[in-house]
Amino acid sequence: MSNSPTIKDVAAKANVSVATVSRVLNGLSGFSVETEKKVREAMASLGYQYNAIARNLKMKKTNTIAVLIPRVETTFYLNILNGIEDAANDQNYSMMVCHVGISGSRTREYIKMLTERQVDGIIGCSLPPDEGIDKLIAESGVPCVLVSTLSTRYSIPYIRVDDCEAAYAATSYLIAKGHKSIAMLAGTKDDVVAGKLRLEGYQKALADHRLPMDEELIEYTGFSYETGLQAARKLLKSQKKFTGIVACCDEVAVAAIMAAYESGLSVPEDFSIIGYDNTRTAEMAIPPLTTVSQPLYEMGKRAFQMLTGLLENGIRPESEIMPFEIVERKSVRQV
Amino acid sequence: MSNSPTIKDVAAKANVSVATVSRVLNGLSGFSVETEKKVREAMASLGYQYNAIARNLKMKKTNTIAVLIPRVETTFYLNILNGIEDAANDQNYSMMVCHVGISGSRTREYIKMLTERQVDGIIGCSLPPDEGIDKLIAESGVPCVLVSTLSTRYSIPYIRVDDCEAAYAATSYLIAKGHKSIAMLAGTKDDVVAGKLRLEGYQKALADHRLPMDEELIEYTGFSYETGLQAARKLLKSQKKFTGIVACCDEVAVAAIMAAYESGLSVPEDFSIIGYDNTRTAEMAIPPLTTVSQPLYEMGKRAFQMLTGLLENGIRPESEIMPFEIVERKSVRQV
DNA sequence: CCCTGCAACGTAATCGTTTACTGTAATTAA
DNA sequence: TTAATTACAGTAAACGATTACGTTGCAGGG
Repeated sequence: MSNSPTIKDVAAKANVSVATVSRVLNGLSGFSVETEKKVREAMASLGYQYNAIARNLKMKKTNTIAVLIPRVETTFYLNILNGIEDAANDQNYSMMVCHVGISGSRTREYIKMLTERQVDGIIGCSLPPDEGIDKLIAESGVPCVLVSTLSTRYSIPYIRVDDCEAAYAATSYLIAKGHKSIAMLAGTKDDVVAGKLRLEGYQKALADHRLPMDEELIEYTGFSYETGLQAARKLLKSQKKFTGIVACCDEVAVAAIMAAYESGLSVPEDFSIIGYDNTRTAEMAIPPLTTVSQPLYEMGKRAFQMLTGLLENGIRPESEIMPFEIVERKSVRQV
Repeated sequence: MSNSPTIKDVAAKANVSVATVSRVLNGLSGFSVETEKKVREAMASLGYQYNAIARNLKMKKTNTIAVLIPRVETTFYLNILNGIEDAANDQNYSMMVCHVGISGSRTREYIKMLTERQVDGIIGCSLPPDEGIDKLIAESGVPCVLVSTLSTRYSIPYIRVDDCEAAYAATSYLIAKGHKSIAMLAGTKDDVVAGKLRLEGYQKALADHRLPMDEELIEYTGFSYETGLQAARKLLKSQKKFTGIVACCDEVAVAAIMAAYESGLSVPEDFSIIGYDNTRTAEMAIPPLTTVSQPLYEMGKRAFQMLTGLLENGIRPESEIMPFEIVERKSVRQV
């Protein structure tokens, strides 16, 4: 099997130099129409395939970015990925998806691999807080922007919604619907944004509306369906009274609905619940889930733009706070 | 900002040749322990970073594969991706995820980009049948294996379950539960495997059990929740009587449950339903969905192994049929 | 008629690796 | 003692592009 032809072969066949071939290939100036025709014919007749690796080496640029996500099981990242990919495609970038694991365990080796492969930039999605992933990224020197999270120690630009405010709004929504005893399925204590901030918003809303706060109505669930289900079962088995639940994410909210189903309760008749994220999971739940909507697709798109702004124009991106909204469906009732 | 150091710099600092540096870098033989120490110290003190692009160029191998998926919105691909990624990681491959669109519209440009970027291989997941994507792949010459689909015109190796048999089993399961009038939410007519074969399985099961087949109980739904919902509503609004539904995938099954919910019906009291795929969607549905389970994670893993077997040892992979099983949950009742 | 300027190319260095050849000294076998 | 082998290491040519710089020829101005 013969090797695939290079610009050298094309040049030979067309009786021009490699420089000229390169020039027509890249749409530069410096050749006549006849020359272009010759070159294009030579390319066609040889079945020439462009080799981007050689270009990458010479140009020290790969037009590739990596997206780091902790989990692939959840639909949460899909919209973000979608947004990133659409934007990347527009600008001729490729996207590598790196599943770094919920504990960030694979991150170290991934970052190493990515720097070796000379990716131009990294987008980190809601990275787990524990392992100092931000440190690894910062030290690698690869340009990065964060989505739906932030770094407390390093000034990596981020894009996210104000989680505290959003959780405040979600809680206030329940209160406005007449709920006075509201539980929270909180994520994890150590997750700075999705855990801590959302919990704070919940607590602040209760305080501002002069509702009592009961520590036993707060259950730490993680952000997955499985862990959420455990916690929700526990909450329901405790004899605590409540009429509303604020969940840290849609999956956990659905887990709570499932726990209700298991014990013969139903939503919103027996209790109301509001989710967070507005993923497809929320839409497909029964009953359809009222939830806080994050503009995930837009956030992904914007993150990519911030990154390329940095890469190609050297603009140090400003972090951005995106708007959220509450989408009303069927999981909350007026009491 | 100084350029990052290369093996040349390392060689200079350690007073050896680049060949030697390369040798210690790759763990080959041909150097003494003292030399190795010198080299490693030089690398450390310079903060040397390996450049994989240069290697890729020289070796004509990128250790990168691309995974083509039609949609990113669904959870169906997540398990497959997970399997592929785990296997890839083990063997030091990177994975690029390419969202080619449900109509395969972006495939042409993607294939071009991928060949330019010299990916070593492609894994195609349940590619849409219409656009001759298999043709594009075959013509590109990039080694490929297919997951959960097949190519009728080109002999691209595939790995999938026997969709006809699985749909037959699903339908038979309903029949065994006493259902005599069974509808099907079929995918699309032109999808060779997930559409046509599953429909055939359904029809064959009815025939073998001497149940009448009613064309009006077959509704073509596509494979998404949204299109499934439309079709399910239509089926429920028609005055056709049935007690069971075979769905072409979990998302469509959940859509049917939603349609039931909308019209005040409930599952499995008013009708039973069995899904297909056993994605997380099935597990999280209310009621939890009885469904045909495909070993998606394993299939992804296996697909990668087949691909590398081809790439690294030149073994032309044999297509494989994977086993399925029916996982019983709560969406089917005995009549 | 000479000089300038520009369009249209070609030459060759370069990007950072790998590795086929060599070369040398030390070790081993005979 | 000598020839053969081995361990250790260096030289330089690839890999397939890009591009700075140089060259040529010709049009037009003076």
